[in-house]
Amino acid sequence: MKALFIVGPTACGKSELAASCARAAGTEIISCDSMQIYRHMDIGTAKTTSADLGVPVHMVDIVEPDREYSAFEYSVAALDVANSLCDRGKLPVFAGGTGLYAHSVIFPLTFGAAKDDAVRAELEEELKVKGARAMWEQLNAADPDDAAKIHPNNTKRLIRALEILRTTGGAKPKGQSATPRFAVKMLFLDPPRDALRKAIDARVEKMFDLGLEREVRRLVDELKLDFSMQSMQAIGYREFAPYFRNEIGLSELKDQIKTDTRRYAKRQETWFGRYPFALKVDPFSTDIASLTDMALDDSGYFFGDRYAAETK
RNA sequence: GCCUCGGUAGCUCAGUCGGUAGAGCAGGGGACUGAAAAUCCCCGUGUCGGUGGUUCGAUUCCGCCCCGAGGCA
Repeated sequence: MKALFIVGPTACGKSELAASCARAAGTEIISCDSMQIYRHMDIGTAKTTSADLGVPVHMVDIVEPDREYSAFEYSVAALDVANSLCDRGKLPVFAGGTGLYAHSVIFPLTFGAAKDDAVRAELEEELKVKGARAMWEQLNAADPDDAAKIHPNNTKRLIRALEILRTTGGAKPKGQSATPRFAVKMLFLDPPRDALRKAIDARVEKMFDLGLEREVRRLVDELKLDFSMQSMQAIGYREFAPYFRNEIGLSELKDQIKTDTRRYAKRQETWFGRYPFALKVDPFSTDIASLTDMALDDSGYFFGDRYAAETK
């Protein structure tokens, strides 16, 4: 089995390229995006659906925005889709910017115990009382290897690690993730910083023109979503909280969204830059037909053993 | 015209009882295994508005000038 990945920062043209590839190869797209999975969040997530692209797009609009979703759930469902495509003799084309989601599909991760809200709440309470340092010491006593990888200030990770510890009674499983589960070809769309910045600014302006404010208002007023929810932490949504409270104006709101998007794009670049098999291309100076040819070309696939050898 | 308060990092500002200065934000780099558009880590030399003076030494004190905000005429 083999699969194609089209990754990169927001606003770099992943969807368009994926659609072009899917059309040319007669296949379907599997989205790798942690926010486009939510229904009713279309404008702010720059969602592209089957109808927009003219090819089937999977893993989009799959849950209601009041639900929490996880990378684990994603990897199971996305892999399922990929397998069924392969069974029909089609090349799975993954496209998206959520690094962990793509990673969880490529590598067989061992996520550890399922989330436990009760334990998590308990740990959060404990964190408030005892402080991060004490919580870290707790982890360090039980699993020094894991503790060494988590900064004491990173309370989110800290709580997850302790959550696994408490629910399973044992240390976090040491996952092996060096070998991809199938042959993978990854096109990393990596535009120059200043060009990407312009594209991001333009995209945000366009979102407002399309009615982003109306969309967010509806999520809050009609769907009763709270800004503390996972879905509402999305860039382009969470920034509305101070705006609705009249603490900032429209231009400040837009600037904040642009800034947050830029910082996110940087993190995405860092994430995808880790893969030695990623093929970097500048999507802004290459036409889509050439990019499509490049993507669909049979070369550039990395197999497990080869990847393992190169990362040594 | 006079008086007062400001002028310090890209932005907002702190500070130096005279020994050439530091926070937040922005920006740059990095990490990432059931929250990942989340979360976290590392990176701070800038004619301290200009110019004279006092001083061993001025961004800091004094004079003048320029710019901004307010007040009085």
